[in-house]
Amino acid sequence: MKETLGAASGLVRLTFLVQNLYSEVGRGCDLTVAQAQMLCTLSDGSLGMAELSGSLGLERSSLTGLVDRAEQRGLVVRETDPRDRRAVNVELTPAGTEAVHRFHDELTRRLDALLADFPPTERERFTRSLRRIVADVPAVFAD
Amino acid sequence: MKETLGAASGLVRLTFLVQNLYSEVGRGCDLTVAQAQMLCTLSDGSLGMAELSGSLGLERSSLTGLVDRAEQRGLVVRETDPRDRRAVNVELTPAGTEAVHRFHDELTRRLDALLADFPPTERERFTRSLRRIVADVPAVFAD
DNA sequence: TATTGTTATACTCTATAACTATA
DNA sequence: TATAGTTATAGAGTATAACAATA
Repeated sequence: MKETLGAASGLVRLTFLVQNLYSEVGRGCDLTVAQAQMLCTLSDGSLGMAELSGSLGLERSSLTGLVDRAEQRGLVVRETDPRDRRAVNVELTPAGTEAVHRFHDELTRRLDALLADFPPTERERFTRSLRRIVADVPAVFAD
Repeated sequence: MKETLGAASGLVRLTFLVQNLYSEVGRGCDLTVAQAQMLCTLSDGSLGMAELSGSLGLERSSLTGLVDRAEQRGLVVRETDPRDRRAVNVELTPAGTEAVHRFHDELTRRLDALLADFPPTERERFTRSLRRIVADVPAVFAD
């Protein structure tokens, strides 16, 4: 155990911190972590089951249950594609849209607060480094 | 959707990235995420159930099952405290110690690689900012 | 009475394998 | 045959509430 934290430890602790905020804000919006991630992914428009499972990194069979539960709760709807009757599109309901907006706004507020005490230069540098690291990560959470 | 990523989005995506690495490295060591977190927390020494559940942010009843499964797999053992016969100490077995070392080393390697292309000054600045953000986060992963 | 930990129960999340319907 | 999605099944993880044993 060194006296100062290395980059790897810092990254793990930051992840622990952000995850806790994520699930706490989710709980406040009555959303599980998996539901919040799914709704955020659907924010930019409806997706087929295969696309959605790819974005979320889940098996299609796992997604079936996730969509089932979200549909029962009125957050999303399934719509069959008239051009390919095997395909299903998942899209946000008005209630789902409202929930994801509340979630997004509150989480953004709480995350920005983590950097609130940073001098502007340090905050800008940190954000730029972040962008550089996550350049290739899928957009599970957008501005 | 802005053209450039804000700090909040960057933090969420970084978390997504680190979580994926964490579970991937865990899978390589035959550890679930929850198990890896528990073993890392026990790296510095044995803890009682109450302390351990506090560090991990779990209910004590949830921890019971987590410890049960890890004990069945030979990663930890329960030892009763002779001075307080209600209390149970959880500690790593040799196999648990070996597993957590492999996990820790591999994860550190993979996380450090994320910053490998950074110029030294940027890497040092980023790490310093990280330290500042996570100063109060429990030590679920140490150097 | 307060604290430590477990049990009982229920739900979410996830995966693998087998299946149905459509292309 | 190949693809889109679901069903069946199993196991991990988590919480709440009720409980047992000890302090």
